[in-house]
Amino acid sequence: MNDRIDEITNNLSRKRISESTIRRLSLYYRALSLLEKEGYETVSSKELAKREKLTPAQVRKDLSFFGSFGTRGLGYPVAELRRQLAAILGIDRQWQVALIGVGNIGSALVGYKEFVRQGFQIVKLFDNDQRKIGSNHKGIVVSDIADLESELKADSIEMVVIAVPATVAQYIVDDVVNAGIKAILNFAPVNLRVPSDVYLRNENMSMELEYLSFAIVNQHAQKRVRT
Amino acid sequence: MNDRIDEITNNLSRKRISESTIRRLSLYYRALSLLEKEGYETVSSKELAKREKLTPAQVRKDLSFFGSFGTRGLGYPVAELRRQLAAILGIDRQWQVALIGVGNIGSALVGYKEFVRQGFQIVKLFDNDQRKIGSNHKGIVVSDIADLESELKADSIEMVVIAVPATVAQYIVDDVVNAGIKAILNFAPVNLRVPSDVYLRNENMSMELEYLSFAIVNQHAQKRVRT
DNA sequence: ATTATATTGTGAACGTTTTCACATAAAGGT
DNA sequence: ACCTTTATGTGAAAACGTTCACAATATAAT
Repeated sequence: MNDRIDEITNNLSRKRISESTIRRLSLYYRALSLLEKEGYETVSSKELAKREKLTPAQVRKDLSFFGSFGTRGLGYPVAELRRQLAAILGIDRQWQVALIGVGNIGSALVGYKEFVRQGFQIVKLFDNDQRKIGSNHKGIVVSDIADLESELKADSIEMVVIAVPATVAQYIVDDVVNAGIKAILNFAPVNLRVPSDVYLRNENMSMELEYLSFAIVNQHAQKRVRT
Repeated sequence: MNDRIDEITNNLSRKRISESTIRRLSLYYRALSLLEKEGYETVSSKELAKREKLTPAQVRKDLSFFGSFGTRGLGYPVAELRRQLAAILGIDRQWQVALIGVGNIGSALVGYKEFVRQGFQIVKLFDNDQRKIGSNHKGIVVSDIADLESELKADSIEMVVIAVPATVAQYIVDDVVNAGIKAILNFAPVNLRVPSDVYLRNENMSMELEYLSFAIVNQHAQKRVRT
C-alpha cells in the first residue's frame, strides 16, 4: 500500500527536480482540477500538454520523476493524478499564512480567492501604521508589527507573505526569520538576504511588464515563449 | 555615433536571447538604479553579481549579448549602463497601459508604484460591473467593458493587464486581441489562447506559494534556488 | 617606463533540460 | 485469438544555459 509513497520518496531523494518541473506541476494540477470538473476520467499527456502549451514528452518526463501514474494506451486517471500532485506539491492540506504590510498589494492578497482554493489561508495581518492596526480586513484584525515574533509563534504560522515597501523589507524579513519562519514570499522589489535554510521566493510584477516591453521593442530577437 | 546601436541591433538579430537573460536584465537595471542613487560611478560584474545573487561570469555573459559596456580593469559605468539597459528593455519611455477588471487585484495594481517607476502608466480602467463603471480610482474613471475596443484604440493603448475572473478571461482576451493589442499581462489563473503575434505573460501568484509548499514538504529534493 | 593588480569579453567545457524515438503494454474491434 | 490503435515510460540525443579560464587591456603604484 505504501509502494507509491516509497517510490516517490526514492525518486525524490535520488533525482534532482528542477524548478521548471515544479512550476509545471502547478500547471498540471490546475489543468487536472478543471478536467475533473469537466467530467473527464482520464487524460493523455497529449491533451494535458495542449492545455498548458507544452509538449507531451515534457509532461510524461515531468510526471515520471515522481512515479508511473498512467496506463499505456489509456492515459492518466484525472482525479487520482490530481490527488497525487496535490500530495507532491504539499497542497493536500491547509497552510496558515501571515501577511505583512496591509497596503495596496497586501489588501488585495487578503481577498485573493486563488490562494484559498489552493489551501493557503491568510489568517494573520501585520502593519506598522497605527491607523491600520486594529482595523478589520475580511474578518482579520490587523496586528502591530511590533508583536510579529510572538504572534507568529503563537499561531504556528508556517509561511509569510511580505508586501511592505522595499526600503523596510530587509528588516521585516530579519524579524520573520528570527520568528523561525522557513518560507517567505516577497513582493517588495528588492533582493533579500535570508539564511540558507529559509526558502524565499520573489514576486516581481513589473518584471513581467518589462519582459513584454522588451518583446515589443525587440520583435525579432527572442523566441516565442510559453510564459 | 551609432556604432553602439548597430552593435546592439546586430547582436540581437544574430543571437538568441534567453528568457532568463531578459529577466536578469531587469534585475541588473534595478540594481544599477540603486547603485546610481548610492553614488557609485562604476561597478564590477563581481559586485553586481553579489547584489543579485548571481555569478560574475553570468553578469558579463548576459551583458555581452548586447554589447561591450565595460572597461577592463575598471568595471561598468553605472549611469551609462543603466541607460543602456533601459533602452534594451524598452523602458526608456512611457507605456500606456489599460487594466481590465477593477476587483481585488485590479484595484491594487492601479496604485502600484513600481509600475510607474519603470515607466508603465495605467491610464485606463475597465469593468463590467455597473456599480464600478463611472467610479473613480486614483483619478481614473472606470469605463464599461462593452466599449473596450473603441476606447483602447482611441487612447492608443499598447499593453493590457487582465485581472478578471478566470472564467471570463478568454472572452476578454479575445476582445483585447481584436482591438489590436500585442502585449498582455494576465493575472487570471487560466491558460489563454492568443495569436502568435501577441505577447502574453502570466502572473500566477499562488504558483509561488505552491513552490514554497513543495520546498517545505520535500526538504531534501530540490536545489536551493535563486527565485 | 615597468610592474602589479583589477576586471572585462568570450570561446570552450560543462551541466542541465528538453525533445526524440521506440520498446512496452493496454484496449477495442474483427 | 489476433491485429490495430493509442499512449506511457524512458534511455539517448540534441539543444540550451551556465561556468570556467584566460587573453586582452585598463589603471595605479613605484
